[in-house]
Amino acid sequence: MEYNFRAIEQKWQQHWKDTDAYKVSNDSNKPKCYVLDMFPYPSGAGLHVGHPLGYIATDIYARFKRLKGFNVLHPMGYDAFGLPTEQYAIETGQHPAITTDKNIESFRSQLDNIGFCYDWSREIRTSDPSYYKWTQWIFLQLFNSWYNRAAEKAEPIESLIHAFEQNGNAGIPCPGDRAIQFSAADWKAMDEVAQRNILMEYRIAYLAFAEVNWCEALGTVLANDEVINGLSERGGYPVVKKKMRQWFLRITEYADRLLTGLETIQFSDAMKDMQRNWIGKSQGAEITFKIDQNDANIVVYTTRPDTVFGVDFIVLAPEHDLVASITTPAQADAVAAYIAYVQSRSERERMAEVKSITGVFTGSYAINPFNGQQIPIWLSEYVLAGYGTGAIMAVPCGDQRDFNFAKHFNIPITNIIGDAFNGEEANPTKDANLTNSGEYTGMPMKKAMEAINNSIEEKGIGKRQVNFKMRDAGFSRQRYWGEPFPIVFKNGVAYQVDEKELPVELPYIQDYKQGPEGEGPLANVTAWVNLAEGVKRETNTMPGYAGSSWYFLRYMDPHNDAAFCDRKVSDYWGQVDLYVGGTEHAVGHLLYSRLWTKVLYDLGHIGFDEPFKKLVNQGMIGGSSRLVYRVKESNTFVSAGLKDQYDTTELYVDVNIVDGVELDTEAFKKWRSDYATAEFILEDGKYICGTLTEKMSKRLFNTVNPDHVVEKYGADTFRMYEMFLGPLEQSKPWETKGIEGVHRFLKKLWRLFYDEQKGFIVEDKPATPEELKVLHRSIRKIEDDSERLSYNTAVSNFMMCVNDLTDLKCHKKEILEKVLVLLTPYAPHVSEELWHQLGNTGSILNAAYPVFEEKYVVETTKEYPVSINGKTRTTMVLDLSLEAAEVEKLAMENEVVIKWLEGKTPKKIIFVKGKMINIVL
RNA sequence: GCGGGUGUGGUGAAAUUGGUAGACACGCUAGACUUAGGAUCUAGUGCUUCACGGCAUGGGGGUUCGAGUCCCUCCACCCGCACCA
Repeated sequence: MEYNFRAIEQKWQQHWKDTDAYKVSNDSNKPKCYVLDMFPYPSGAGLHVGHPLGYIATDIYARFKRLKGFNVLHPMGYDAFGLPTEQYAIETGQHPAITTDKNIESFRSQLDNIGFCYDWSREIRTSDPSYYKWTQWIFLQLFNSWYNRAAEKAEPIESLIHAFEQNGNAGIPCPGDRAIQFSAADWKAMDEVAQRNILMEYRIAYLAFAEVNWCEALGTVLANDEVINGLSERGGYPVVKKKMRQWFLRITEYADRLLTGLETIQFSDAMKDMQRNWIGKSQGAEITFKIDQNDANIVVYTTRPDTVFGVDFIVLAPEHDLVASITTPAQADAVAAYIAYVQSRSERERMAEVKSITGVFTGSYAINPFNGQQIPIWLSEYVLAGYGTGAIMAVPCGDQRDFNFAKHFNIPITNIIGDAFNGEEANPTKDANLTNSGEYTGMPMKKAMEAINNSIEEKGIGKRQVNFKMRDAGFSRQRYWGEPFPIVFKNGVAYQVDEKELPVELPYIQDYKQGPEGEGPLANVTAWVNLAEGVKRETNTMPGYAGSSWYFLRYMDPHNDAAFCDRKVSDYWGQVDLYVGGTEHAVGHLLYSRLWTKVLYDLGHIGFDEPFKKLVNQGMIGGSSRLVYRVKESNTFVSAGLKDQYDTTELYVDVNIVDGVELDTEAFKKWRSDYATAEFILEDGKYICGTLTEKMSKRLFNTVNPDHVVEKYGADTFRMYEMFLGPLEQSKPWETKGIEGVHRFLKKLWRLFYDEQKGFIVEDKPATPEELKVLHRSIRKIEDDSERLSYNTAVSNFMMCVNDLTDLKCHKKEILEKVLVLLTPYAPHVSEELWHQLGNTGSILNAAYPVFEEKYVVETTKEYPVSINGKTRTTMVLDLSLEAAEVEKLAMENEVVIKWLEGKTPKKIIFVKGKMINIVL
């Protein structure tokens, strides 16, 4: 009997489906393990071989943990809302719901081909009303809560109202606007609208005005990366900034907890750094500078208050509020011209050109509160209005950017760090002793930092201040294909929709045009929008990350109508133990889902405040392109080895009609009509293609569909080969040719059970010590590798194991049965088949993982490498019990050693028991 | 510029604690079986040398009896962030 993988795989996939083999219960005495993939966006393009890499890795882990006695949750679903589907609808008129269903269906069939152990009864789709009902519900939780800084947690908005009624907002600074201050009496005197406006400044989900990129010609709002140099990427139409009222999530209140939370979870250093970088916490101080002959003050933010005596000028962002009032008549024209220049530049340009130095003097001077010196006030685009206070104190001797600016505009530089400043470039040191710094002269900078901070606060001219780069997250999209907000506006004031009315269903539309004034398409559905006189629905929809911020919770309890997830169920499953996905979600999805988890935790809806205990980022699978060389102005193609003899043009050829590097010339002729009459100049009778490793992309004809690979080699081979390619986290190119090694391995495994002539050859005889040693070595290695996700080395070890058993002619049931259990996470179909061939009636999915026993692998001898001066010259097989003295004696008697000694006496002999021998001359 | 990562045969890679570098595969070479081979099996395969040997883990230096592994320094490539005060 041959290894007929097609029949085997079909048979067992059907069987597992019929028997609900992958159904997971929430009610179990076993320890739990939650293994999760980042769910896919079901695009129309389908999967290529790069996509399933992470899915295979988690599938192996899930199956492995199941064998090890865990109740394993391993679900899959779809991130089904999103822009491309809507774009497709605009172009084709096909409703996004229909496209989405179609795409999901084809995704599903591709996934099923590979034999994953997902519990599909838990499938979720973020676009399904029964799912987004709860996305809306959680949004209302965010809307109805505020961040209590004293308690460092979110609380229901009622606790804030209660506090306002007692003490106004004393001690509860307003995160939306620090200037807002009121007493209990003030609060009680406000009408409902005023009160709700105040509350809005505290809510975690809140409304504010923000700019969007509005493109009149396309009639749509564009994402930042769809705008290039102020023009739309598609069509090159002008794009203008338009202020619109939009929803935000107050993620900045959680900045500190998002930072400290990183220390409790296992993400890669790179990933943690990306998040830290994004959050961008900095410690510093705000310092108020008085302006000469002007009543206004400038508040600057600095991380280096210790350098305050080195301030040679102040720079305001060109958009700063004070610009108009401090510009002197003499400088008015120059300032106006500069501001016009800055406005003409797109954000992208302002960010791109780091080298050119621009700026303008306002004519006014500020007064350094520490030494009374007059300091010129400049404007420059390198200071951003949105960060800190939009004003900086420039210290040229310590900051390179300030230094360059001072040099460029001939501003004298004060040296406050003595020898540490060489006049050629700034020195941002924190370890110098201060000079030219009044009473602080001679003080180490770190000490001065404290002293000056204290002085700032004593003098009442400022305070210590922590700043974050991170901004609050925009949560509105002017689009159709997303979750509607459960919000209505009564006379312009936002109110929540009653929970009982959830979900607020997305109305069916057939025209996807943007609404008036940059609003989303929903604004056109007037019957849906206008509920009553003066009562309108919110017409924005939520962004893509809304549904994905909490989906891992819904899998636990996917059919619950009464709650997003029953607390008892989330207490059982808890955090995701292993989360695998691409690195591209580093600061989007992974930060937002951490935020949502923290809010739900604070409000008592779940019992943990980090969603993912361990995250692994799988590497990208690159494409390996194939090239053919056409002789110029002909239809003749020359093989790669001979191309230098001709004048040729390089052309991409579909990798699917190339075997390794050898082109199937007949398939090539059929590939495209232009090539039907192609002729070939061959080498050794073959047409050899050139190769190039690059991104996998349809355009480069180097995509490989997993369906085709599975068809040709089977799912088990495909799964193992993807893992065999290299470490999970590393990027590597796909090379279809290499798969044959893995396929041969499975055939070789099969031959341990079946002989071509003799048929089934498994014996019931007891295993020999050698056979047991091979088995137990494999158990040790493969169990360890599987736990560490080192699947490439595990696959190698399966190969070694089968090679060794073949050499030993081992066909013992006792051994082979255990090998199958080890193998089943990797190659589930063939393992199940052979498991039944051995006479087992139950599924191998429920087998017990073999237990490693040290006694079978104990060695009594070791082939020691013998080195002379560190270079290995020979080996000696010695009993492991031998001690240094005996080993040295034996070594000195060794022929090769004697030869290398050349009669000399060794200075020293190093013997590490069980490792090596080194003789030093 | 800052942060993170990676550099090992023709190719994908291995080496878990500083101890025989290149396991396991692909490819290639030769051979066996065969009507046939894109099946299977056997042997070989880092570079160099007739050989003894010498040289090899991006380059250079160091620590050590011994370094792919530790330290210093430089280079290349990849990823992320970027006038962030």
